[in-house]
Amino acid sequence: MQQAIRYFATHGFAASTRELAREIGISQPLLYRYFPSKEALVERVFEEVYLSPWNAAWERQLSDRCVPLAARMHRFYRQYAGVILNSDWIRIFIFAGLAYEGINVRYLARLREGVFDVVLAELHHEFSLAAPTAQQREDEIELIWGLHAAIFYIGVRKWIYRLDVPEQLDRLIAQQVEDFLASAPQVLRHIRQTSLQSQHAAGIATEDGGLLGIR
Amino acid sequence: MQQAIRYFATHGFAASTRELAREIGISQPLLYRYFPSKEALVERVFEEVYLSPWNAAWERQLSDRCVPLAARMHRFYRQYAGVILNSDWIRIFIFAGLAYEGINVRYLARLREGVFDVVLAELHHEFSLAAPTAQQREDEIELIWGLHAAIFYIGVRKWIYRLDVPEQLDRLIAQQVEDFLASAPQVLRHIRQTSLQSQHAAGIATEDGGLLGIR
DNA sequence: TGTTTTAATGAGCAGTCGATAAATAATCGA
DNA sequence: TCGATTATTTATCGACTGCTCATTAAAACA
Repeated sequence: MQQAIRYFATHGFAASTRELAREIGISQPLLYRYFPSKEALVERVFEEVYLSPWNAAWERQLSDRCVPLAARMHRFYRQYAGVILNSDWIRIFIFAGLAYEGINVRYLARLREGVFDVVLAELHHEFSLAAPTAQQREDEIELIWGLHAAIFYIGVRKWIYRLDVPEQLDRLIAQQVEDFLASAPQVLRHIRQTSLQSQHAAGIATEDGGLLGIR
Repeated sequence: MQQAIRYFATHGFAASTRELAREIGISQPLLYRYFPSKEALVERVFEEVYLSPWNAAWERQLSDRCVPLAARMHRFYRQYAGVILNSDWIRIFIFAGLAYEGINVRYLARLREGVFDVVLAELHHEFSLAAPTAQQREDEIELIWGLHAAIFYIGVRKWIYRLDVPEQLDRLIAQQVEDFLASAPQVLRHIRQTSLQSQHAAGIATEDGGLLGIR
């Protein structure tokens, strides 16, 4: 399984079972003794990469108000980044998204429930905000998507694009979380103030005007 | 070319030339009259998708200080999002990153020079900041990467993961740019203050402590 | 010891791939 | 209308694909 994960992460799921067997050092038909089909093997790879390293304690940790929110956020995102920011995880996640629709959706649904919703609830509590309207809630979830995008994209830059990224990933993650927390209160307030107006403003946004007026 | 772009964006570059020819409504060998190989056809797809829609005026617009920075930023990111936030662009960019290394690097090098560096210079001017150290500059570039990640990831969510995203993309982009600009001054100041300390702090960051202390 | 189960292999199937060659159809200037 | 050029298709090649099968080697069991 280790070599299969590495192999598919490197060459994609269209790569041949013969070459995989060659790298492992076994004959190709032997794969079919343990897996009924290539697709079953691929499914097993998904399980190994996404289900196993998921920490069930994260949700509990994130909502444990005995600990300051900043500390909880930093702790979680350091751990979470430690799980997803590696070549196998990032590449397989992207490969899966392109070829096997549904895998990512399942994963992201769990991320949404177990992380996004929890983080947002804690932010509401931290900054004493009332329950949001549907539109406000959507905007606020986008705010959290932005943080996750920034972290995930570090991995994309490094292992998909093969670009140089800062060496100290822990430090980079910490900075992203800090920036997020530092800007969160005013951004959240801003969302509460403008969500109704800008819904209308977006409708009349023109080439140069529109949204700029509301800043 | 239009149908080839759509085809490869949908099925990936491993998809067959036969199926492509069938969709176009021609025989498969006819493709080889106009392109010496499949790879040449793919190269042409890249050109069509990435080189053509790039607006050479963006760099000039971004650095035109006759216009307020916020207006320049909003205008650019609305236009830029209009170019990249579509199924073909996003999916081909990801497919290319996985299969044809180098394509994305070339594109991102131009993005770095023509956009990131320009935006950063304008931010320095806007907030009257001195020239950054190498470490500070790296941190500040990461800040801009974060904004681009947030925008790009909207496309990934929609056309790679097939998740629902907010309908009003223009409004979403505008909000991301607003959040960025609203938090930029304090985040930039924060980077100037902590870049030297946190370089050390990251080195001694432990399971729970370390970086949190400096907040 | 002999018997049964498990592990593993080489050969090979039907099908698909990119690419080529030869044959046919369409077009066009004279 | 003709010859020549171009456009397009049919037929085909060798390499490769996931997968199966008969067979053998090794291990476990009696």
